[in-house]
Amino acid sequence: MKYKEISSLDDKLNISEVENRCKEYWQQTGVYRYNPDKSREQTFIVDTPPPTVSGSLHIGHIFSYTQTDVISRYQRMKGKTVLYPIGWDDNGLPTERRVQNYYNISCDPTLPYDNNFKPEHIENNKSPVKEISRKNFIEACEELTGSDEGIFENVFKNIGHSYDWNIKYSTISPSSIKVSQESFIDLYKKGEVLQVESPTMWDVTFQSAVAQAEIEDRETAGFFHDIKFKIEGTDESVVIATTRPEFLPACIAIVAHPDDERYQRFFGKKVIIPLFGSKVDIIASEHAEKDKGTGIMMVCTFGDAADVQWWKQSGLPLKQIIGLDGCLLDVKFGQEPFTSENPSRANEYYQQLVGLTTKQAREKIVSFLRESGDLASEPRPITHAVKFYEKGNRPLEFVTSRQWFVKLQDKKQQMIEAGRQIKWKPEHMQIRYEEWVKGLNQDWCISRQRFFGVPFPVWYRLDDKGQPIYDNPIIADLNQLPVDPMVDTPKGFTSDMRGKPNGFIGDKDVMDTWATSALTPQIVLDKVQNKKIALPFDIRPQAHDIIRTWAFYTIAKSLIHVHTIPWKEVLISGFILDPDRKKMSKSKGNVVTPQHLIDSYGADSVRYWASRAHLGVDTAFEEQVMAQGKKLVTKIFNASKFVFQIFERGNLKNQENYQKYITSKLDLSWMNKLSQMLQTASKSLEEYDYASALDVVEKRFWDFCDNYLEIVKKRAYSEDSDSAIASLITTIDVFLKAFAPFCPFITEEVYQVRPWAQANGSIHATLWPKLEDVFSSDIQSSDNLYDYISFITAEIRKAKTKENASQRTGIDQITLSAPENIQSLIKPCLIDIYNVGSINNDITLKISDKLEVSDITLAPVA
RNA sequence: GGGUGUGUAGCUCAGGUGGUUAGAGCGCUACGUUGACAUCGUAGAGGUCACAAGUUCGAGUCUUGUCAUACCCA
Repeated sequence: MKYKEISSLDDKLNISEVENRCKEYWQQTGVYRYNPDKSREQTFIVDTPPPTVSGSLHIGHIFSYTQTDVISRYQRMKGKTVLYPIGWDDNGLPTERRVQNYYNISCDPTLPYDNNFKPEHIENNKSPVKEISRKNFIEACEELTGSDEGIFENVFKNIGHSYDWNIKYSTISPSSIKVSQESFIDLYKKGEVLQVESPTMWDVTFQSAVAQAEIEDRETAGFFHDIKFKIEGTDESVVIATTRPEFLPACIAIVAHPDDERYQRFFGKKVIIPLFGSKVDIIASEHAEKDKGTGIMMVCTFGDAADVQWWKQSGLPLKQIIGLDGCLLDVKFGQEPFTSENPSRANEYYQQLVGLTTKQAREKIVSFLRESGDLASEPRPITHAVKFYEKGNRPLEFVTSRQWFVKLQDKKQQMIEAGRQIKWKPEHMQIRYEEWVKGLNQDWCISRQRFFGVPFPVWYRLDDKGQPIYDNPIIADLNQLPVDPMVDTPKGFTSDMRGKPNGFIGDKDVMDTWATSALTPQIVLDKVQNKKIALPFDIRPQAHDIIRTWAFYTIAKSLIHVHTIPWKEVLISGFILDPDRKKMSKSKGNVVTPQHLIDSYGADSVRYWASRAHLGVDTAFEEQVMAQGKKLVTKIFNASKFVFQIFERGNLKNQENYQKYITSKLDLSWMNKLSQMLQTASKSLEEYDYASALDVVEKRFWDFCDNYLEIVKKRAYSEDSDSAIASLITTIDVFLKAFAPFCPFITEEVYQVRPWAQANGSIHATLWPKLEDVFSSDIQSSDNLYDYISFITAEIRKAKTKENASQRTGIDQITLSAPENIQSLIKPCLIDIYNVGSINNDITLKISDKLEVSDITLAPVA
């Protein structure tokens, strides 16, 4: 495909036209397509974390994903084929919430499918929420995520990311569901996943289990309530301070530290619970904290995580009073386990609590206690850490329910060792990972009580009364996948047996988002179907906030499935912070979106901004840097155009191997600078230190424009121009390639229309420049001649600036002092000094210890 | 309370293995308009490198402590 109709640079740089040409050209020619025929050694594999499409695409995404793109482009220019897929993370609660709000709908799984239902965006949510069937709801989710994906895809194309769009995936597509279900079945067969009825962190709003990784502590205002508990058979009582008095009916024991002298005489006795009259043991335990509250505490099922621990160790009964909706269940005192000395009084109190939220029940119980005189003092306000689901706004409760768990607690050591096998950049991120693994105290709950997600490939038999038999689930066959147990029928059954006695039901839950997105390597392998490649991949780029989720779960799954680490290296990018150095988030409203920045500065400039950041370092958002990038891009264009003009006037047209014409000592010395630059930049890029690479290339480029180009300009227009011209076009070729990973658009534009070489395909399919590209094989230079000439140039400029004279002003007199060896180096290049300084008369040369410029007399201004 | 970072010019950031007057861009000041570039160029001003001890002939760089700040966890 032809890149451009007229093969030359435009008079003025028009960035958006350049971008459109490039996008079209890259798409048509398939430059970024993965080549499955290459060996594993010749393949570079990136495990990109798929962005969540229901979230907002902000400048932070562009920041970190662009850094990955720079690395990938460099690897491609090193001759590798790059397996660089992109995907979208669709499933999970955030999507459901967005869909519910966007269409003002809600899922009622009992409703039948409505053929005629079409989801429509509702601007105001004042109209009543429309209830729709599970299938209609899932279709609505698919529709909205589909259009969200399109928006994301466009932005990524606009910024010039070199994904192979042929292997894009979404975590909720049939093929991803298949991979996730295969993963589940593998875990099941290996005994690594089990279904347990167990206390689980539960979000009462979304009515779903949540995993440890999704929980966050929030400082919340609350009260300490001092409650008197009477010791059975005495007149004494103890005072217990609690933040959750509503759990009084669910109290199963009280505990104090064995060394606590205040309570030692009570161990072995029982207390009577106020209002409800239950008798529970007073237990001594090392785990009680003497300094907390009154040093004696009540254990309830379940007020918090500590209660769960107590309960598991103690073998005491379960008194479940919180329902799935977070409201108090209807339980009766006077029967196990809700024993009472005075059941009718207990029930009189409790019946007033049934159906209340925990917060309402708390207030009510406090007023009961106040009336009954069991409140030792008025509640004391405190702030304390309360657990929330990260996307929820009501405190989590521990509710006993049936969930699937992946066993992780027994793999801590293995996971720590895996973390040590992986190279983390920056290194200290490995410690963060390790600390997280060490602190892990739950298995991974992967069940979610949602609709839009990967279904468990599981059915349950029903007994002759129609009750499910959970102990012996029916697991789908691998060749049935993907499967939806709510629609599909297990082998050996017919569809009419669904829900009937002796028939079956499907598992109605879906998997946790991470259960799927921790499988991106497997999803990619499934997509490309290439036996040459396997885990580990080369790199996993991501931000540090998801070390404990994305990185952690992916490592876990990789270990369980294939007993290896998923990637050789993890590259942790920093965050973009707002100008107040706060993390950007939708809820804070400080999110900066990328498209208008691409529009006003150009994609290359936004990429320049992203590429300047070092791995792992959080950076405040600074738009100025994009303006700086735009200056660089414009300069690349202008300098190239100038060299084009010089070339067109010179004698080197229709020649080849330009390097052999580079004979001037100064030009050779400049080539030496270029080759040093290439060595440094390559070394940095090999280490994924793109920022340092860009820095060295950019500095040398400005040096080229400000100094070298100025010094050789006149010679390039003279009779004896060959060396200068050859040097200039070699320089442009090197810079174009060195900038190509960072600024793919402008470099492509210039590369395609260079008058000294016919482009054969995209610059991004060419090889990174080698030393031979700078020096013809038999010529080398390692002197510092260029530095000396630059120094002299700067001294001459300073002298003119001091006189407030134009740089064009002529010089009548000038003395150059230098040691003999330097002088002999400089002598052949005096012509360049005469040129750059506009020197009219002979330079006076002197021998001295040090290179110096002195006795400058400017020509009188005409 | 635990873990991990960060604190360098007005702002945003660079500163391997400790070594002469600490760097860049933006901003600021003055001047210029030189064969591409005003989306330009040249020159300049600006820093007791958070603070305090210590190691050393020598510390922005190493050690310890203090303070501030960010993220993660409890």
